[in-house]
Amino acid sequence: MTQVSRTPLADQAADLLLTRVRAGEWLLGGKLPGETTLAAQLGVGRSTVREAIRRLAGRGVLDARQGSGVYVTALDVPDEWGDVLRRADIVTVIEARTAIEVEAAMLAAQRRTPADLRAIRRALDARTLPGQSVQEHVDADMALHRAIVVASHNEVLVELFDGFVPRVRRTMIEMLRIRPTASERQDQDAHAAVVEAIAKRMPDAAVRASRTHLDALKAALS
Amino acid sequence: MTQVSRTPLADQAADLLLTRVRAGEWLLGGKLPGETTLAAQLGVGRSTVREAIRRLAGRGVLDARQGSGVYVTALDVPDEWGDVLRRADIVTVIEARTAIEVEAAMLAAQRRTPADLRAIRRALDARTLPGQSVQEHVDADMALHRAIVVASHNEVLVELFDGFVPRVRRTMIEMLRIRPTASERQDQDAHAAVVEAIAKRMPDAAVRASRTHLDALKAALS
DNA sequence: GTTACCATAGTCCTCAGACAAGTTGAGGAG
DNA sequence: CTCCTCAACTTGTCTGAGGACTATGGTAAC
Repeated sequence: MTQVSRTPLADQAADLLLTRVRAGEWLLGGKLPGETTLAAQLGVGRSTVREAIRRLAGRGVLDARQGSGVYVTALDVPDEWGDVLRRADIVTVIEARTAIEVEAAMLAAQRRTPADLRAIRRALDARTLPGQSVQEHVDADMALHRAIVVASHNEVLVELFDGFVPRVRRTMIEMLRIRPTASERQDQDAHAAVVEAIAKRMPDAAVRASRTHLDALKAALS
Repeated sequence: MTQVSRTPLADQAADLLLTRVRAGEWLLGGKLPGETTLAAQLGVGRSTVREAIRRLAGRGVLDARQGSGVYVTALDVPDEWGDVLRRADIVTVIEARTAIEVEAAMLAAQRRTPADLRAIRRALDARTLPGQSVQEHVDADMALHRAIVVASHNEVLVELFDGFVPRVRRTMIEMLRIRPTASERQDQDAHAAVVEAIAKRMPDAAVRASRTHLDALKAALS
């Protein structure tokens, strides 16, 4: 499900350059054509080419030296974790997220401290504050989910979850913009169910509530 | 004093912005001031600010959205994945691995192809070949688990699992050297149960068998 | 009251041109 | 031959101008 995504020219140019670098068009340490030449080749303005180069420079692929040229500093970018997620279908990401969160909910129900529970409850309330923009609502939602993962007291799970946040956040905002929340009330109830199970230290109930909620999300995105 | 300001203004601006982001000047998901405002603050031109933003976008810290603004997508460059796992307690890693594998087993039971099943069965048999060294046995074990994850047909889960392999493999080998497998027969049965559930397309049974097996492993390592 | 539409301001995106600053290599002076 | 100068080329920076998109608020119709 590839949604219409208006990718900026500079980003397209960056992707194009990266593929050419990976294809070995310029050797490691080799020099790219001048900015003006590249601009003509790609059919974009020089500033756009410069931004594309900057983007790749930020990832460690290219290095621009004033007066000299632009050089290739790395042929193969270590499969950046963010890239994998960016390329992946959102449904695939949600499934992986489900794996993390269901386990986290179970552990949270076993290990949560009173302080964890307070933080979770506070995040739950923040989800329904009036006068929120779409973005704020999504951020509040992510904060609640994160609080639950934190309560699992497993740093690896937290790290994994944090890796998902940018990708999921983007998609959620896009989706809610196109099709505003169908049943916010139902959504809040689903979240409350997870929180209650954690509060009452009921791991199985937490697993069920969490999975139900995330399966619904997955269905909405399919 | 500095000899010359060899670093381009755009790179200096990028570093400055990253510092301010890390300092928490803008919250995660927060919006930065407009390009013109930032240019005035930093005392550089607009295009320079744009290049700085591009650079940070390439690193996954910022995200520019046309018509809306520039947003913070990560407070810090994500820690190198391997480092996190190397530092983490092995039990913590096993818990995360449980999250991945239980979900993968469920999906595999739904989606496995005949070819997947053949590969899984082959890996299961390879676990018990006679005359294996400890290392070979562990590798065969990991291969089986990986085949199951692959059968989930979820590339993100596979990527996550592969990230775990080195850390888990090392610990397993150490453990088996110190205290040779107490009940290899029981272990093989546990694996067979998971495989059978996947073969018969029974997701719930796959979940139960997988969790039981991994909980036992966790207990053995605690 | 609710919804749909529209206008508007604010934002990022792209381009073009100009000049500054740095690097390189060729060719001349010694 | 060595060293110096200089011209050509490259990236760095700034400015100005539109274009495209987003978010917000008001207005009218239902």
